[in-house]
Amino acid sequence: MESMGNLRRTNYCGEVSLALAGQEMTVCGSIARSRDKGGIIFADLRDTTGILQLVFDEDTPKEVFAKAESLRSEYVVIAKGKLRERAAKTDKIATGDVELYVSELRILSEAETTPFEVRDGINVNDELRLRYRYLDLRRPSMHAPIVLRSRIMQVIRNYFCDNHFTEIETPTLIKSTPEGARDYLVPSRVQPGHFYALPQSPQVYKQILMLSGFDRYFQIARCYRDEDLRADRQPEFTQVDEELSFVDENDIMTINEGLIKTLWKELLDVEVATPFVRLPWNEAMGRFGSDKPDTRFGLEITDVTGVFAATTFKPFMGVSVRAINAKGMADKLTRKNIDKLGDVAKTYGAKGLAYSRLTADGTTSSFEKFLTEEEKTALYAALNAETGDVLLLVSDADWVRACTALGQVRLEIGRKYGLIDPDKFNFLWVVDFPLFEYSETEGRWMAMHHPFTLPKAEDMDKIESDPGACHAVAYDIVLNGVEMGGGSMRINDPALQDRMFKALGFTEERARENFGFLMDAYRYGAPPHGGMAYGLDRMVMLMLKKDSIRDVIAFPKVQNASELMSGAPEIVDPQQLKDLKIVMAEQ
RNA sequence: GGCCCGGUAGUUCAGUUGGUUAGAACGCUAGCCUGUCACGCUAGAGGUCGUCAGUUCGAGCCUGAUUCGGGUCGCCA
Repeated sequence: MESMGNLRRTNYCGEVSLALAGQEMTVCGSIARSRDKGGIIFADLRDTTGILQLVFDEDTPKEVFAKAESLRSEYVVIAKGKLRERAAKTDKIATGDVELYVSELRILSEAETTPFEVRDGINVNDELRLRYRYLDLRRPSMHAPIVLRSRIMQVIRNYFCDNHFTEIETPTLIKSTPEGARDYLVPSRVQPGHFYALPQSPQVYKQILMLSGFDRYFQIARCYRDEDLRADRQPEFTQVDEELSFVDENDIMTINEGLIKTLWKELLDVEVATPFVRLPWNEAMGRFGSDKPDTRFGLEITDVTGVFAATTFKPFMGVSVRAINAKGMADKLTRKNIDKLGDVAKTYGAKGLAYSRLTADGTTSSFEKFLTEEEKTALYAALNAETGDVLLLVSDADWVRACTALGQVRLEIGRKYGLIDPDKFNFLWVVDFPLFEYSETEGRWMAMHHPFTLPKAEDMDKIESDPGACHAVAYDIVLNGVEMGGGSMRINDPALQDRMFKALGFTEERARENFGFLMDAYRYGAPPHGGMAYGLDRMVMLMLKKDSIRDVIAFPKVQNASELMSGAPEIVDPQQLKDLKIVMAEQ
């Protein structure tokens, strides 16, 4: 091992080009690969910006050439030399026109053989990659998203700061609140038996900031939810959080369309057309069977309940019936494939998937034999059914469940049969969400968004009498079938907030206990305000077209919420528990 | 908590009905090679088949449990 001595970097590997040929320069990084041809040695040097080829030959000083022969993958070096045009160019790397003819080389650190090859195009299991995350992150395809994520955050900061927003940090040791996801708890040492929660979002604080006169706030905030993981869900994640005063929902959506436009232009050089489509929740559920519809392909759902108003076919009697016509897909959707779609429907709560395959050889159907001729004709007319089509139907007493199951079938068909154009960015707003949803487990109405969401003006008189029919001034921003963010206008009238808490089944004592400080705050003058929050990890994932959220997080957690490199969470020293007055229950 | 998939050289995988000494590619080590860029050629090293128990004359293969990882439903205001 050597020291850098008086050598210092003058250039980054990925930033040199033919224009700099002839210049003396010093670069540093890791050896990605070396090719020793005997009399000439090539070594690919990798730094955070890219790769540059180093060359050594018979005219290289002898001791430098000897060092070059000893280079192995991942050795860390600093090299000085003259940049020159290559004799043999390549377009495989950005700097393929040039190479550094090295006159001075220092090996700053040697490296053991790595557990997997540090290069793109490898296929290594996730566990190993995460255990050696620092090696994984050296690979250009894993490295680049993390760098781009930093640029995304910078563009976001600039956009908000240019629009009179103030960036404010809110606490991460906070009071646990009952609604919503399970909290991560942090015990207090100085108050035994008392616990902080880690925030699921800065919700309460950002509303308080509006009451503090900051007018417009944003924060790139770490948030925590103690729930099970998914490919697009981590227990610890980052929100781009914002709140604005003296605005309505249209102002907020417009400002955020501007943010999206700026991000996509500056980072992807993509022109995003605004304003985005605004789809009421009822329509999104009815047409796409999802509150985050993927509109990159058709296969929309049709309500055919009316067709079966007088039917004697039991599964369709007195329930909602919804259908998809998979146009011209009879040859692809074989009996076997339809069965698989049926499994998808059942996973999402449907009792089954009724089908008709209209082939040139005749129709095979799971249900048509139970229909009258009139019903069949009416169904075909409603779905514009022709030879070559496949009709897929789900019935359920709950129209939302019928649509949800069919919506998942729709997505499965879209994905499996290549109906989705991966180059599209389809943005839309889903608006007018239900204010409440009924929880079977809790046996009461719950806030669909959160308890501070402003009800739509026309629903004010139904909050107590018909909560299921109330809609909220709430909106989600959806991209390609993924919920990228969401928000709402907030209640700024203390009397209305009291009504909401009552409707949600809070006693006055419990409301005071949980949100007393917030209720008090709204007594001293509250501007109209609202806001939203993005899942930054998802946003980056969508911008880079990655399948997993882990690819855009430097140190992600795995399915059991542990972090494989460090081994967290870990059993702690008994003394630490003693200090906290915590006794473990019998397992 | 439920369901599905996976664990065999350092890595990615193959492994026949349960039968001798478990293979390949890449990587690694050594040698050769002056225009490579997934360099090439030659030789070599490298395995408690995730773990435990069971069935069997005999288990990488069958059974059970367990563990680790992935996907998903529930859950995620």
